[in-house]
Amino acid sequence: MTDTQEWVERFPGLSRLEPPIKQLLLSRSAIIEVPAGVMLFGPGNSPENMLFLLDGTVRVQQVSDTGHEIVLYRIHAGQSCVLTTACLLAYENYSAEGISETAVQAAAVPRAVFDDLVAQSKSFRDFVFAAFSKRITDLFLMIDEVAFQRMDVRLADKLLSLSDGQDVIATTHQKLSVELGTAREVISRQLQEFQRRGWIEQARGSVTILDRARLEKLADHNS
Amino acid sequence: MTDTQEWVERFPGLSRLEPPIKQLLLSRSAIIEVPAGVMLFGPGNSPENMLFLLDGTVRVQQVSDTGHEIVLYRIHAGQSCVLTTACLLAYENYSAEGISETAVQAAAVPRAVFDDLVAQSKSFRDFVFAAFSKRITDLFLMIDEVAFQRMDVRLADKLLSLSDGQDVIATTHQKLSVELGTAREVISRQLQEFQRRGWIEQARGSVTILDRARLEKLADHNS
DNA sequence: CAGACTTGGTGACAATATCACTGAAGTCCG
DNA sequence: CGGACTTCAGTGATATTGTCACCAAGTCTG
Repeated sequence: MTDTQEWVERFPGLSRLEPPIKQLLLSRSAIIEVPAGVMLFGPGNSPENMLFLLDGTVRVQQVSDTGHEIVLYRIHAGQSCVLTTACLLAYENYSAEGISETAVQAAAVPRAVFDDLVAQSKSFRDFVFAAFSKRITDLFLMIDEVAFQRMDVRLADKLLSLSDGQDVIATTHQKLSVELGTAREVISRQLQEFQRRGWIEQARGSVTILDRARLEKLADHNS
Repeated sequence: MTDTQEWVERFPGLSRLEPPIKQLLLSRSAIIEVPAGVMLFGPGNSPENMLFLLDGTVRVQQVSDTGHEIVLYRIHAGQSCVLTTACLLAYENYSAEGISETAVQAAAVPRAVFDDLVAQSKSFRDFVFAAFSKRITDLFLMIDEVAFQRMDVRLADKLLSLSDGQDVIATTHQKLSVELGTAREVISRQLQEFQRRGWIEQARGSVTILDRARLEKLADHNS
C-alpha cells in the first residue's frame, strides 16, 4: 500500500507548488480507494471531484453508436483526470467512460477547491494546462495513427506497451481489438502471422512475447 | 470589415465577464489582420499571443511522418486558439499547423495577460476550460469517425459542412482527401458514385450539390 | 508556344472490415 | 459428474478502402 502522506510530492508537476497551496491541496482532498473494474466516470455518472491518481491505472474508452469500442488513453499514477472530468461536466451526452483497470488509489479534490487552486497558483495553472496540452497532443498522435498506420505496426506497438517489461500478456483477441479499434478477426490473423514468424506464442487468454527486438523493429520502423 | 470596438461582446462565453476584466482584455489586446493562406502557427513557429478570432477561419491540420495529411479541426469567429497555442508552447516537436483559410481578423492577447485573466476571473476560467473540453470531446468524436465510419458517409458529411448553405463548393479531390485523411483516388471514386446517383455534379476544382436531402440522409444515417 | 504543374481518371493489387459460420476450452449448476 | 451455456479463437467469402503506377486533359508561366 502506498504512503499517502504528502502525496503531492509524487506528482512531478505539483511538487514545486508554493507551500500554502500544497497545504490547501493536501487538507482539502480525500484519499479514495477503488477496486479493479469499476466505472469511475461515464455517461450519466460524472463525479464532483477531480482525481489525482496515486496508484493503479484508469482506462478511458469510448463506445460508438455503431457498437464499436476503442480505448482512447490510460491515466497512470502521477497523472490527473482533470480534463476528462471537465469534459463530462461540460457535455452531458458524451460517450467516453473511465474504468479502473487495477485497484486504484486516488486523491479526490472537490471542484470548488480545484477552481481556487487554479486562481491562486501559477504553478498549479501550469500543471493543469500542461495536462490538457499533453492530452490534446496525444489525441493528435492517436488520430494520425488510426488514420494512417498499418495494423501490424499498431498491434506490435500495443503488445509492447501492454507487456510492460513482462513477456506474458494476459489478454484476449477481443480486448486487443478494442485497444486498436478494429475487429477481432483482424487481431487473430495478425497474431497468427506474428506466431508464424516466431515472434510470439499464443494460448487461450494470453500472448507471450518471444522476440521483442523484432516487434520493436516493426513498431518503430514507421513511427 | 468588422467593428472591433467591444469585440468581447461578440464572444458568447466572454460577454458575461466582470466589467474590469473585460476592460483589461480590451486594453491589453491588439487587433491583428492576416490574409488568407498564412501559417499562423506550426512547427518552429509558436506565437507569443493567444488569438481570439473575430472574423474568418483557421484550419488546423497535421502532417504525419509518412507524409499523410489530415485536417483536425477549424477555428471559427467567436472561438479562440488557446489550446493550440498552449500545446505548441508545451511541446516543441509537434506537427500540427494552423493556417488562415480566409482573411482573418483576431484579437491577440499576450501570454502574461492571459495568465492574469485566468487567475482573476472565474468567468474567464470557465470560458477557457469549456474551450478545452469542447476541443477534447470533438477529438474523441473524430477518432470514432476515423476509426469506424464508412468513407461515403464521412464524405457526404464533409461536403455538407463545407457547403455552408451554398451549393457550389470550390475544392479539389486532393483537398477533400486531406479533410478526411484518405487518398485522392478514394475521393474520386466516391464522388463518381455520388454523381452517378445524381446527388452532385463535378467540374474541375468544384463540386455542386444537386440533392442535399439525399446527402443528408446518408450522412445522418449512421451518425 | 514549350515545358512544368495541377487535376482527375483508371486498373491492378494489397490491406482491412464485415459476415457467417465452426469448434474448442472454460464455467456454471443441477 | 454431465450437459447447457458462455467465452475464446479460427476460417472462408466478400466488401470496402488504401496503395501504386500510369495516363490525359486543363492550367500556368517563361
